[in-house]
Amino acid sequence: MGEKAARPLRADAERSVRAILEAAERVLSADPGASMEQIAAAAGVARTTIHRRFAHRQALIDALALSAARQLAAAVDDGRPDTAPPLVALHRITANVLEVKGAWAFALGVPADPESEAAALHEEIGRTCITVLERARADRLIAETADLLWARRVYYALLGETLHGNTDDADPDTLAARIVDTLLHGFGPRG
Amino acid sequence: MGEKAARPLRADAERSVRAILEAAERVLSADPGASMEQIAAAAGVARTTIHRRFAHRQALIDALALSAARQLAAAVDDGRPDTAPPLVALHRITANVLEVKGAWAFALGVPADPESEAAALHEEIGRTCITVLERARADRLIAETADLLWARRVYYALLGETLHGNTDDADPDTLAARIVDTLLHGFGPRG
DNA sequence: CCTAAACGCAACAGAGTTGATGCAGTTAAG
DNA sequence: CTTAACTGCATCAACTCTGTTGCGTTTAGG
Repeated sequence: MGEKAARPLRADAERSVRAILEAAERVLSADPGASMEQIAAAAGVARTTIHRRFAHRQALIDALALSAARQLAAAVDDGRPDTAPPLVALHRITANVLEVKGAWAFALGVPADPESEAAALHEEIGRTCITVLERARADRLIAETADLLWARRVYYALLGETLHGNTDDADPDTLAARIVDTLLHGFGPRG
Repeated sequence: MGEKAARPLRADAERSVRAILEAAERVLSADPGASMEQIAAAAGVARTTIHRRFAHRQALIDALALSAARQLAAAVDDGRPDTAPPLVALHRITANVLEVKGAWAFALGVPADPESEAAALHEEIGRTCITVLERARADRLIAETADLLWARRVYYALLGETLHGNTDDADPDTLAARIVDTLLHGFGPRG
């Protein structure tokens, strides 16, 4: 389910596909309504070349969303959500996700077709996130009474907000530390 | 600066303008690239009528953004940010803003021209927000060491996140309470 | 080296959007 | 009541975007 293994693309063709996807991310994140022409120009490619690989505009966007979802899933997995100590996992995952989400902001914001592989990946990532929060709660890092679904939404929002005002230190680890700290303690005085 | 007081519109014309602005919010929040035709249909008005009041598409969007910014500013002011006890002001402002932002999500998300009156309003709102946070800090509700600029961004993000998953209780006061609580304490165990 | 894949370029039709105009009918307001 | 404002409707030109096709050229890969 997903990509057809039809014929392995020639090396130069594969490079073109990558260039197109990366250009699409750049252009569409600046203007979601940008034309195929603009994307092609940014990719250093003729517009017809895009249509050769992606029949419809939507097909390009779907491919973009899928590619980004896979990278995000890999970033989460790299944080060892099931085995590392919860606080360590939380920090690593946060730093990883910040990098991926910074590079693929548009692609990850596309409303995914519920049937798509991308949607399935996002669902699994969401479940993994809850798992980490549960493990953190078991370690008394999170209150017993906390609403984990709300906690996850807040966590997502903190990630998104951190990426918007990007004139920061830009060190992913520093930013991740701030996110985790805010998530766990808020801004009240420490007791 | 802002609206021309040229001629007071006739009563029915003013109703049309309102209908157009409200329809534009509905339609554009669902699809930012929607056509004038769709907006006109949603407003129960001919497309040419829109063009009579708003020369360009951009003029309509600007007017929409300005209208929403004014309502938002009024919502903040209604919370008595300078005089009410910080916690009360924070709660009231949050509940007010939730309602306004829920009704004008698209209009408030439009990137405002730095020269525009809307941008000035948003800046002033931002300053007011910092003021409330400072007063909260003076009352020991917020840690001395807290970064208020980051706190404000988190506050904005919590507002936005609360509005996305709108299948909630929908009671603004309950939602506001959760936002303020999360902002001040996060999800860690209470001391 | 040789073939098939891949590319750029040019051109095309079809659809959709924008903004403007003229006109005839309706409605608010003095 | 009378006028001026307002509206709907039909129509127009100009533009943009999409998706497709054909052709000559370049390039990867066996």
